[in-house]
Order: sequence, then C-alpha cells, then structure tokens
Amino acid sequence: MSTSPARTPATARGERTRAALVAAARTVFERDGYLGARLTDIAAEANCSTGSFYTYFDAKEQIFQAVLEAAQDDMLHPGMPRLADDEASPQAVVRASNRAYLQAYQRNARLMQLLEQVAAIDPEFREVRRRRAQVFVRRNAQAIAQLQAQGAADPTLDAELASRALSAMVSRMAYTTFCLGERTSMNELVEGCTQLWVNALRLDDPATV
Amino acid sequence: MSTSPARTPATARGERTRAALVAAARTVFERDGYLGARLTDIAAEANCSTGSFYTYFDAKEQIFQAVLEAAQDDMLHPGMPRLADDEASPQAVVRASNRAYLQAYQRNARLMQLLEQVAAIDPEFREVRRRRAQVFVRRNAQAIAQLQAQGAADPTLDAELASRALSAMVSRMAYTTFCLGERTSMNELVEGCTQLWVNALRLDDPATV
Amino acid sequence: MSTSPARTPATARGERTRAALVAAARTVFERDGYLGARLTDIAAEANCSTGSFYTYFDAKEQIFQAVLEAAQDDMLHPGMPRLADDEASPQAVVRASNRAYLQAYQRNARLMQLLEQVAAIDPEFREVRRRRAQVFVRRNAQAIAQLQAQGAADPTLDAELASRALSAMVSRMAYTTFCLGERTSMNELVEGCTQLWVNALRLDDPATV
Amino acid sequence: MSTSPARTPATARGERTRAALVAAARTVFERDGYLGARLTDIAAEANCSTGSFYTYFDAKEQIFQAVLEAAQDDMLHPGMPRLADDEASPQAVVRASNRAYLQAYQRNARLMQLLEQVAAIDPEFREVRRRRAQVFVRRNAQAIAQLQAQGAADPTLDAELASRALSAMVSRMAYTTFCLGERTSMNELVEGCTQLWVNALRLDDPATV
DNA sequence: TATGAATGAGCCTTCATTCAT
DNA sequence: CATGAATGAAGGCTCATTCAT
Repeated sequence: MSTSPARTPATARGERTRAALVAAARTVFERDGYLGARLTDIAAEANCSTGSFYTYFDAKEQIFQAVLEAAQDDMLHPGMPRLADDEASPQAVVRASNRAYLQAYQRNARLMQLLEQVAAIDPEFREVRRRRAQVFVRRNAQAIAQLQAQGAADPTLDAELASRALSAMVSRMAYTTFCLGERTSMNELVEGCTQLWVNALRLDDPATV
Repeated sequence: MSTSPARTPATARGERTRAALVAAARTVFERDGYLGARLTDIAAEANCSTGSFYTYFDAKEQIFQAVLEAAQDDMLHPGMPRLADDEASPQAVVRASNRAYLQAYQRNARLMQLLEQVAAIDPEFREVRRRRAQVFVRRNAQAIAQLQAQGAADPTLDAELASRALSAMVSRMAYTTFCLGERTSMNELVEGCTQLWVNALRLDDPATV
Repeated sequence: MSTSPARTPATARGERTRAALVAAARTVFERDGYLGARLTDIAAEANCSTGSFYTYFDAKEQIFQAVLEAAQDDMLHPGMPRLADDEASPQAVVRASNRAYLQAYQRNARLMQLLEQVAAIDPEFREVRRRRAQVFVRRNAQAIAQLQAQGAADPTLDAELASRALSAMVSRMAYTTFCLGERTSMNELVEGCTQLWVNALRLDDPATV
Repeated sequence: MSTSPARTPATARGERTRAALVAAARTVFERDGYLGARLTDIAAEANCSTGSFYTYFDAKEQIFQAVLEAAQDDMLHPGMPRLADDEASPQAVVRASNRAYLQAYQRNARLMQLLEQVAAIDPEFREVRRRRAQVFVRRNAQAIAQLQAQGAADPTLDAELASRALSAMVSRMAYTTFCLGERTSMNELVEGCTQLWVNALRLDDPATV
C-alpha cells in the first residue's frame, strides 16, 4: 500500500482513465462514505467498466490511497506564510501557521473526515494518518525548541510532548468544526487556538521575554 | 437507538440471557472490531442462538449502544477527586482531574477505540460521542469561568472555546497513547497536559493571581 | 478436507437439507462436470437458497468430497465373492475379483470420471484417488505374495510392483471402457484381464504348480 | 482445433512471435497448470502484448494444442531401438520398447500431466490423448499378433485387447511414477513391466517357444 | 502486425434477518 | 423464550476477448 498504485499506465489514454477513476473515487467517497462506496459506482462515475478499475487498482483501499496522494500537496504544504520569517513575532507566526492549517483543513474537510473514517477501520490508514500528523508535530516541536533556546518560550516544557498536545488540539478543533459541524467561525478558531498556544508556551510572558 | 434497548426482559432467565449477550458483545467487539463482529459470533460467544439475539436487540448498533451504556458509569464519573474542593489549588485540581480522566480512558481503551470506530461510521454514534465529550467540556468550561471570575485565570479567554480546545487536547492525547500505542507514561501525560492547561489558562501567572 | 463436512446439522431438518444438497451435487456434477457445476445450480437442484449451501459446505471441493463419501461404500467394497475361499482356484478368484471391480466401476462410471477430472485439477483429490487405488493395490499385493508363498505364482515377481501394475491395468481398462466409451463387453473385459493376470503371475504354469 | 493453428504467420517476425508464444505457453502451463494459466501471463512470458496472442491463436486450447504438437516428435517416436530387429529376442525388444517409452515419458512428464489435466476437462483433448495412445496400442498389437503367428506368444490372447491392457499398464505406471511421484527407479519400472509383459504373453513359456 | 487499455458477463461468498418448530 | 436452519440481496473480482491506435 505504501507504494500505492500497483500498475502504472503506459499510455496517455491509460493515464486519463486512471485519473478519471481517482477523481471519481473522491467524488463517490465524499458522497457515500468509504464503506458505502461501491467499486461499481466509482467505475460508473468514471464512465468506465468495473474491469478497468482492476486495471489500475487492486482494491478499494488502494484507490483511496491514490485519492489521498492526489490531495496531499494541498494538505501537507498549506501556503506556509514565512514561518521562519525573522521579522515576525512568534505570536504572529503561530497565528499564521494555525490559520494556514485550519484553512487547508477546511478546504479538504470531506476528505479529512474520510481519512478519519478509514483510519478508524484500517490499521494501514492509521499509519497514514499518523505520518501525516507527525509532519506537523515535528515541525512544531522544532519551532518550540527554537523558541525555548531563544528564551522566548517556557523552558520547562517538553517541546515534543507540548507539540504533540497542542497540534492535536488544533487538529481536533478543525475536525469538530469542519467535519462535525460544530459552529465556530474561522476567526474564532484561529484566534482561540493561537491564544492558547501563546499562553501555553508563555510566548508573551514577561519572564520569558 | 437513543432509547437503547428495544425490549426489556420480563423474566430472570431473560435478564441473564440479555446480560450474557451484552458481555459477549463487548468481548467480540473488542476482539474483532465493530465491523468485523458478526451477530452470529456474538450469539455463539454468549452461548445462545442467533434467534435469541433478536429477542433483545434489533440490530448490531443497538447492542453496541447497550455495551456502551454498561460501561458508562466507569467512564463518565471517574472517581472525581473533589473538583470543587476549596482547599486545593487550581493546579492541583486540574492535575487530579486530568489524571482521573486519563486513567478512566486507559481502563476502557479498547472500548474508546471502538467508539471512535463506530462514530467514524455511524452518525448516531457521532452524537453519542459528542454528548460524552460535552459532559467534560461543560464541566471544564464552568470551572474555567469560575476561575476567571475569581481572577485566577486569563480573563481574555473564551471559556467555552478554551474548554473545548483543552479538553480535546487531553482526550486526543489519551487516544493516541492508549489506543494507538504512542509510548508515553501516565505521569508524563498527566504532568504534560496539566502544565499546558495551567499555562494556557495562566493559572499561576502573577498578573492573574 | 480430510474430515469432509465443516458443520454437521443438529436437527433432522438440517440433515434432510444437507442430504438434498449432496444428492443434488452428484446430479449436477455428473451432468455439468466439476468445473461446469455452479454452486447456484446445486442449490437450485436441491431446492434451497445459495446461502443454505454455505450452511453445510465451505466450497465446491467440500461438497464433492461429501458426494464421494456417500458413494464410497458401493465403490470400495464391491460384493467381494469369497476372495479367500479355499475351494476356489486362484484363477477363479482373480476372475471374480476383476468382475466385481469392473462392475462396481461401471455402476459408478460417471462418478469415477468425475474423480479423474477433479484429481487432474486438485492435488487434494489426487490424494483421495491414490488412497482409493491403494486399497486395491494392497489387497492384491497380499494375495500375490500369498500365492507366491504357496508356490502357485511366479516367485521372481516383485509382488508390490506387480500388484500396482496389474491393478492399474484393470483400472485403466475400466476407465477407457466405461468413461471414454471404448466399446468392449463386460465379458471380454473380465476374461481378457483375467487371462493377463493369470499369465502374468504364471498361475497355471506347470512349473509353478 | 483438429487443424491446429488458425493463422500461419506470413513474415519471419511473425514466425518468431508465434514461436515465442508457444514456448512461453509451455513454460506457463507447466508452471501454473492449464486452468491456472492466463493468456495474459503467456503473452507476458513471451514478451508480447495480449493482443498479439490473438493474432496467432483463437483460444487457450489452441495454443495448448500447438504446445503438444511442438513436443510430439520427441514423445511419439522415442528413439525406437530397432523394434523389428530380427536378431533381438522378443524379450529384449519388449524391454527396449518399454525403456524407450518410459524415458520419453519421464522427459516430458510435466507435459504428460498437463495432457491428463486437459483431457480430463476437454473432450477434444481426450481425443488427442486417445489418438496418441492408439499409436502405441496399434504398434504393440501388431507386434503381439506377429509373435503369435510365429508361435512365440500365447495364441489364445486377443492381441488387440492384450495390447490395450498392457500398454495402459505401462502408461499408467509411468504416470504414477513420473507425474504423481510414486517412488520407483527407472530400472525397477523397466524390468517390472517387461517381466509382466513377457509372462502375460508367455514369451518364454517352453510350450509357446 | 503490435500494442495494451477497455469490456462486462458471470460466479462466488457473506451475513443480517426471518421464521417454523 | 429458545433454537438454528433458511433466506437472498448485494457486491467483489476474474479474465477471455475485443478494439482503437
């Protein structure tokens, strides 16, 4: 699964069909859920026969993996607004970072919910989700450690654990808001999360500044 | 589903059969997952016929609901150590509260993972999970508001949002640790979460004390 | 497979259904061949649903195994006419034995052809066929050895190998005649095979008598 | 099928492709069995497209037929060591003949097993097998008749039936040994079969000499 | 000729649910 | 109440064969 598609199309026509299947799969998955999606429906949506599905994928999991991969660029590298920008205050960086994350989440909300669904069912996708989360956790842990080194963040925190916890917090807020329909505005979310980050890390505590 | 069991056993014998089914269901669900569990297996595990299953339950969801209810006491009211105890410092209360929650989660980890699984699949159980979470969020939001009123917590925070975020944080740490196997000790968890709560609420900030 | 049916019916009704399925299977197998037989057809022929098939059998092989077992009594113990009869001449015994075997083969010709078919496809049934053949080979090898000990058969023969070869000879004659339609009368067969056995073992050679 | 290949390649390139397909088919058939072999695999093994397969063959049976034909020379005319050699004793001729047959069988054991497999499934190939067998049966029947005419073989035997039976015997011994793995050495086989032939035909009975 | 993608009929298998005893 | 056999809709998957390039 890690290497996703079993067979790669050799011709342009094949490339088109495969792409059509992946697009159709996303549509059907988002419409019917992972379990509810039938390969038949995906093929139909892609205007091809069920046999063609098996030309490119071995099973539902595999095409879901392909759907995720097709969306990953947008989800993993949300237009990061100068995270390492020297001029920006740590607080501004946190805010920008949270906003970027939350907006990317919102854009791909149906897909994120699907990932939650599949991860709850299939251990292989729990691993996918874990890896995805870890990208953010690592990135944030390093930023926290750097701030601690600069004397700008609470030095008694375990950077790794704090990153895990605060990242989980933002991620979970995104999930409840965009997937479960908890009614909160983007601004509230961004500001609320940012304030909690800032406080938790003591970014503006006079003692740490 | 909301009113859980369809039919309540009239005889003692029926009571026993029903209880056996619920216990068997928990065993089978925890062993095979929600989707993997077949009603046949549950009946077999309970040493009764498949027909008997339908004497007490209408469907798989319903018996899962019953399993949850049977476990709920332990999960919802984890031996709360005097939350409103006037003598205890806010920090001590947060710590005790987190520890109680995390320990209850650990005790019921398999079931919590199941709930995640089912919630990811079935909207009715998303609601169950939401209600369960809300109990904690409310309780914590009230505590936060009270501390704010006492001048002991950052007054600029939105108590409701902060509670949602920080509760989600702890809950998600519990999930990754006890359900996904992230290796963190109970003490690390309790202390890490507590410190982040304390910082985030500015419980020991001189300015707020 | 060796222990054939996975689940044994508990009630009389189940017993009836299972028996109906086995009978239907023999009919369908003999009509359509092993490969051509669809589980659907077998269930239909037995007047039950496809689901019922799976109540008693896991797969086509398994029900075929059951069909064989149901027929085995007639095939393995063909009314052996006093093989160890002291009064009978060895030649008479060979003749009677061959006749009994060939008649049993003829009675079950369609099934024997099926067994050949399945054995050619499935290694497990090659083993079944081998075991069935071995029963005859052993029995005959012992008879040959006994005749040798009595000075009534060519002592230079390897009794085991001779038995294997001569048994294969009769068996193959039965196959080509009753399954492939080679036109030979039962009498020709019996007499021809018997004469070859008698000669091959030198049963009436003056030197060995 | 009887007229084997549907289309004969016109160009040298076509000739090469066709030959590659036949060779690949033998490899795949021997590896996966007749039923297990997919045309796709054969084409892949021959390093050509599935489409090309249909340029030369109409179906799986047809290429199997081609495989058999390609191997037939070695199988039908095993370097017959002067069968009609006047100088050799009948017994020596039988021995040489059996050895030649058994060695040819051993060389082509996988293919012979395949032929058994296909013959068990497809009536057309039963006919192929029958014709192949008949070549030997005829040849042997003529030899037997000749020996009878010379007063060297039991004159009471039906030459045709005896040939059928004794040929089947050798053929079946070859099958069980080389295809089913019955452990018997080539020498044992040759000597055992020869002795049974000699006895059965009474080739060295003083009365017939 | 060669290519390899596209086709789709066809069969197997599962399991929640019903029902006769 | 208990039993467990019967049901059958539903969907996954294969692979021989066709066809557009």
